[in-house]
Amino acid sequence: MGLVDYCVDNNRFGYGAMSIAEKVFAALCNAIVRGEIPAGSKISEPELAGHFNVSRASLRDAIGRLEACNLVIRRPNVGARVVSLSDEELLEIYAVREALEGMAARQAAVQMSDTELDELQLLLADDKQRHPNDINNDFHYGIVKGSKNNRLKHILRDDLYHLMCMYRYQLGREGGRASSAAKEHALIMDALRDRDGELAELLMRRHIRLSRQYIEKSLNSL
Amino acid sequence: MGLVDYCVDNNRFGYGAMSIAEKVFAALCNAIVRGEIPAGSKISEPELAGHFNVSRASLRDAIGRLEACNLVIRRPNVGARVVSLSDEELLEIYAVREALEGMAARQAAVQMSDTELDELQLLLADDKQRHPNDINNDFHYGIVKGSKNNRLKHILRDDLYHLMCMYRYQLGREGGRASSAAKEHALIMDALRDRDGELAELLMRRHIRLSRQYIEKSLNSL
DNA sequence: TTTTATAATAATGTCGACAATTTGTCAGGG
DNA sequence: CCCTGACAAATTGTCGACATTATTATAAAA
Repeated sequence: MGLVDYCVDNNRFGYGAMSIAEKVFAALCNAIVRGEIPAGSKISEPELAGHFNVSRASLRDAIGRLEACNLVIRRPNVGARVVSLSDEELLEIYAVREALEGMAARQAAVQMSDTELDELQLLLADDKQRHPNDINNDFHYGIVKGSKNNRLKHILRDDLYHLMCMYRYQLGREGGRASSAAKEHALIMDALRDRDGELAELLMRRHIRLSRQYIEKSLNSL
Repeated sequence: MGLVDYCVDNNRFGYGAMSIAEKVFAALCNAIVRGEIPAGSKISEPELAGHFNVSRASLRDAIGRLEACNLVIRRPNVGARVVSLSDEELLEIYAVREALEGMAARQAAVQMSDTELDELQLLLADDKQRHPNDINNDFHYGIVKGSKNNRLKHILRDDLYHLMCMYRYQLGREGGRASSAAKEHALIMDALRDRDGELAELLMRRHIRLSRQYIEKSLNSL
């Protein structure tokens, strides 16, 4: 998949007004999330600049964006490395998500319009998730959007989402939990329909907690 | 206050290993938070590069960091502007803080050592807050650190804290609430001492909610 | 007068080259 | 044999100049 392909695929950006740096960022972001650039590996500026046929300035710009969404860690005068989260750090993210997405669910129950709920339900229908890591096709992100809290949306999307996608790829997408997760999604959907914010939050928190526990179990059995 | 002064003052960075870009970032960050660069104003690369006597490359790097901590918004091919939050967006931040810092308080009640609690108490003592906007001298951030959740710490510090400082400056530091806020802090401190996470969360959430309501009232009376 | 097209201006985006710092290597001494 | 120090190689940081895009000013046409 080439540079441009990913960009049009990911409608976070409009096609026309994308700078080289943004394209490189999108490509690197994709490569890191998919594991093509392994966790912990070094990001060599000269090497990648040559690979993409861009200047180091553009590449450095892209690396800055990667750092902003927590996909790489930069050390001054040393360089950038792809993040490699410890088990504890992964669980920390789940703890944050529980608080944040629980809040989102509560707000969404009040804020979402009926048509928005319909769209969310549709999204739930093909929960096989043909585009598993497309943020626009994601039940959780739909609820976050539905909260109508832009700051919340921003934190989840730009600071946590890519990281989570990355580890979902690495850990094999928690395949064994797909069916139970779908059921939990359905229950949350019902609570939203009933405009029951309290229940929606409770169910969302439990849903994320169960995911975390599943991950925790998987990690322990390695 | 010169470029370097801020850097040693803010021990987020070590003095020696600070690149030019980091220094410019620190200076701009400080200037924006203090309102010396007004909200909504444009960030001119040539102008500021001349002002600081650095190249545009370094300045652009600094702007990228400002964008990462939400102090400026960048539009491709147009430039960066200092953020100017609407009333709603400001309240959104409080909503997020309520969820996040509430969680932090709950965890801190379990995770903090006795000596850490002592330090926090000391910090509470001179709550006149001689360095009101120094993150290291902040009761709230002390609790966030005490939660031992690095992801949480990172989100609060790098994504929200600067924004909040900025608006605390603009809105006059919610002066009328200083004494009641101090009392609420003391109550939270007690709950932490008792290792009562549930109560600590409840009190912290209420504390932030009261701050938000105070701000809300101030905004409505303008 | 208003609108539109065009040209001048100034900004951002990008590039290649140089400077400063870190890392790796190797010789010498303990 | 290990440790220390200096040297060499490679990488990151910084710079000035050029290319591209947006904005403004101008002028022509409706």
